Amino acid sequence: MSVKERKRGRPGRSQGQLTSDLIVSTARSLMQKNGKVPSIRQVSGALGVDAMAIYHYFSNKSALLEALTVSLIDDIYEPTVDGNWQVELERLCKSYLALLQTYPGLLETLLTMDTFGPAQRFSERLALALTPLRLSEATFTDAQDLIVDYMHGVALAMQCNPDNLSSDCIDGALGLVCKALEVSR
Amino acid sequence: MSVKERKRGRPGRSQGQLTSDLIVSTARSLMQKNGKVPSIRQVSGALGVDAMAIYHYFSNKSALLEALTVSLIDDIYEPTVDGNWQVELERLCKSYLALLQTYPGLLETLLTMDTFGPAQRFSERLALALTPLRLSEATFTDAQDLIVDYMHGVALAMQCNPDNLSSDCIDGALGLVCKALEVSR
DNA sequence: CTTAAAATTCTACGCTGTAGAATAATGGTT
DNA sequence: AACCATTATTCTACAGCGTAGAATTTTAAG
Repeated sequence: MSVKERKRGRPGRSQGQLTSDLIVSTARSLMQKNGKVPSIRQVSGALGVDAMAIYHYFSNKSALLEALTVSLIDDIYEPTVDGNWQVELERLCKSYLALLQTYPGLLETLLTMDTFGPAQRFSERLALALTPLRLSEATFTDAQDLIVDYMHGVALAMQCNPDNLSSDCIDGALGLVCKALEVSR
Repeated sequence: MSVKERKRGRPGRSQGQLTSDLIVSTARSLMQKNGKVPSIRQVSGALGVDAMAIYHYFSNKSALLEALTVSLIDDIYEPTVDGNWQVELERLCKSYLALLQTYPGLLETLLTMDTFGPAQRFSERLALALTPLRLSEATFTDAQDLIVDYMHGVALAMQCNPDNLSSDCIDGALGLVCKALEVSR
């Protein structure tokens, strides 16, 4: 039952090399399984590799988490401009929430990241969902800010209190926002 | 320049005993100074005491953080029912935001705590600010949910991105909510 | 054939929360 | 005054964390 002693140094071309994608996807599944950000040692353990090997591909842990985030962020729902905008908005929001719930730790990385691209992803899709409304520029920005930060607040609450909250808890507040937007239209 | 070796065992009555309040307030000022949750060793260091002494007063770190949270939560603005409700609402929200910004780490503790009291504190004050509107029960709940989670989202964003955001960033979104509430009144 | 680069492991450091044991002073009982 | 349980404290230690730096081995280029 020995744990397969590993040989030092660069491995031969036979035994598959590590890749950053492999590392990211391993980290992703650990994150999903354990409901929290895995340690570097956990990731490397799951890969059957020394912890420091990770650092050949990522300069530090947060670089890995950022890559993870980038790889996931496009999964959120892309609303269509033609449909019922309220339905599309709800779909978008619930999909975002589901993503943030499935991968706890994503939220913090998303907001902390130096590169804003991923954080803006949801804002962009939100803009899409709101275009049918033809809001004034100011109202549009306010609505975007309100919904984005509201969603992050909900996501954080669900993350801190996993048992007590379901993703349907946004229905009421979102409905209120919709009413507001219909009036401001 | 020796670091004053400490004697083991219970100290004599002369040299003032530790208290949980002293520990909490030390933790508080460290949190404020360093902009993050202090380690137990940092707190004990500032108190000139061994780290494990803390555990005589708190069963674990999160118990200390919860006590800290409880001690701070009443600092948020108490809105008056008579005044202009929009002004009162804004004051309340900005005071909450300022608190969460001054003590980063408070937010997570607040949301994670098993005892909901402190987390409801803001909701209660919010209810106060909204009473002049005489909203229907459903609308009231929705508004409360919306504002609470929005505020937490903003607080988180400011915490993750301290340089980029000021507490005035809530003006627009809050204004939108106010418009919505006036209509639903 | 040599050699630089690349990919990996190993060792180690300082940090974290905290369990468990040792120690010393206190306050109450006899 | 002697004893003793209780209380308040320190010490030692452990497992885990991120990661710096060096050693090691293989690959690929000249």
